[in-house]
Amino acid sequence: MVGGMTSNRPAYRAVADKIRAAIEAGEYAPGAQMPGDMTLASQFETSRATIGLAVRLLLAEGYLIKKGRNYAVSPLLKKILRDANVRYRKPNREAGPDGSPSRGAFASEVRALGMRAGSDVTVDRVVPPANVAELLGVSADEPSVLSRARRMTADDVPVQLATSYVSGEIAFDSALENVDTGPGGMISRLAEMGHVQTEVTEEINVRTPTVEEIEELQLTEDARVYELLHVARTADGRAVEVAVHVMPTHQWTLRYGWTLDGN
Amino acid sequence: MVGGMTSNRPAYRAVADKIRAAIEAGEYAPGAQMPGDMTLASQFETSRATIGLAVRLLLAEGYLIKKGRNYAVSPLLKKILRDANVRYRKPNREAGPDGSPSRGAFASEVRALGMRAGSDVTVDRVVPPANVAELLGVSADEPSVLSRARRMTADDVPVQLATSYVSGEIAFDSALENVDTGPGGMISRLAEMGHVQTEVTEEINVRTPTVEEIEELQLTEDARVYELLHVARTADGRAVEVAVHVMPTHQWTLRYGWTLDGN
DNA sequence: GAGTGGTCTAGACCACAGA
DNA sequence: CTGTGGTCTAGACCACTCG
Repeated sequence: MVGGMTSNRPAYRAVADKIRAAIEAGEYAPGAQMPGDMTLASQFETSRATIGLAVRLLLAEGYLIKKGRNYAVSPLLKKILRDANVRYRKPNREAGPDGSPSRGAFASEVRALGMRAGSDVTVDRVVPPANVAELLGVSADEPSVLSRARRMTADDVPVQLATSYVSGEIAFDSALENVDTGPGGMISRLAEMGHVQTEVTEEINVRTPTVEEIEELQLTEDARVYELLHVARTADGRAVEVAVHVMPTHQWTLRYGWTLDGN
Repeated sequence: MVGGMTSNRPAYRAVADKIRAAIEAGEYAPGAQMPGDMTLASQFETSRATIGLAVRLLLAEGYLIKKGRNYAVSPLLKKILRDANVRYRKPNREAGPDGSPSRGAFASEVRALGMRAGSDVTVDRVVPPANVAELLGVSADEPSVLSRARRMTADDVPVQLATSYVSGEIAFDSALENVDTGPGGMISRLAEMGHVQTEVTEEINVRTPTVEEIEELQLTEDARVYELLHVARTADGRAVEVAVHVMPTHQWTLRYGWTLDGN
């Protein structure tokens, strides 16, 4: 048949459906190499271009990843649960002695899946993004904030980029410039310096990843990421810490919980 | 040139970038018809297939929508803010006299953008989805729950599908079976019946839409939706109401906020 | 250097919407 | 019935990875 289509389900979607089902059924082990394009093309009796489209869908959905010159089944098919309640409200036992969130929180989120958590930190004085500058009330034209950029992995698969920003007035030449912020993390250090966080807001958007994120999180341009804007304020309403978390949507579930006391 | 590529940025992405930029710059008005494929193909000096790929991206991202046999610029380029704090904690003035959430909440979210909110409700006794059945502790094999399915629009653009489930033991032959649940909505009716909600959990995932959602929300298969699972519990920990909200990710921003009192 | 995936063109066909 | 978008094939080229 030259061109044309008879079924209502496009061929490339049908192929994607079959491969997806095979992955979910465990016929391809997580992390395993996939057959080449031409092998698949003959298997599904279609052209290589059609296979390419099907694969593109599966890459975007996170079922497949690129591995060297071929593709492979994603080693992380389960989702990591990020529970804001556990992170920021209940004492988190797995963390430091005083119930530190941030670092210990991610580790236990990943450990809950039986995986190994990893993380890199880069501390630097930077020019803040416009929205961060406005929230913190600092200049967006000069290196006015301290940034702590973390890249987190689960079993060596990158799963999150998180960057915290604190005004230079507070953070420069303080313990926050150390790579290791010690027990309790930034929140405790800020509290010791008189900036006790009392109000937290998180705003969630979903967008396509930037070129940097594609590289650092090993994504495709068709993938989607959560952009989570975390803002912590002191009792007087001033934002003391702003963090931007970027996470592939197919790797994460977000959870929030609260109590209705009276209302 | 027959086939091949020299630049690192694929032609179809470059085309998509230009059209996206033109839309954001307001060169095409929201809701306006787009030129046809072949017009665009000659404008960008490329083939029709390449235009098709570019358009597919923009449809997935929500910049374009299908309109009859052509496509058009989306009439809803701004995002609606869903603030859980306003919905479920602070008294919501725009709603009923008692601070009812649900219905009034959506209306004010949309009104904040200067748009007109609309909504349809379908009440029915149904067989619950497996996860809902488990949460409510009812059978998943028979019509054991009351479902209230709402389809919400902003200026006639569909923006959300929300289905609430309550166990039949509670809801059958009660005021909850009325299309209009009266002042305060379901939450107040449930409270009057002795089921006062005290704990709320919301769990967020992002996925591709189902075929029904594609139709009802006028989406493409490449689009993404939030699936928000809302669970309300009474003081004894029993789930009394479970709601599933499905929203295109490109139309919504989600916000949560809380207080750190002591900890 | 050989092979693989990623993309492009040209041409063709079908479903479906509107006149 | 006509035109438009949506998809498919075949063939071709390039960048990149691996050996």
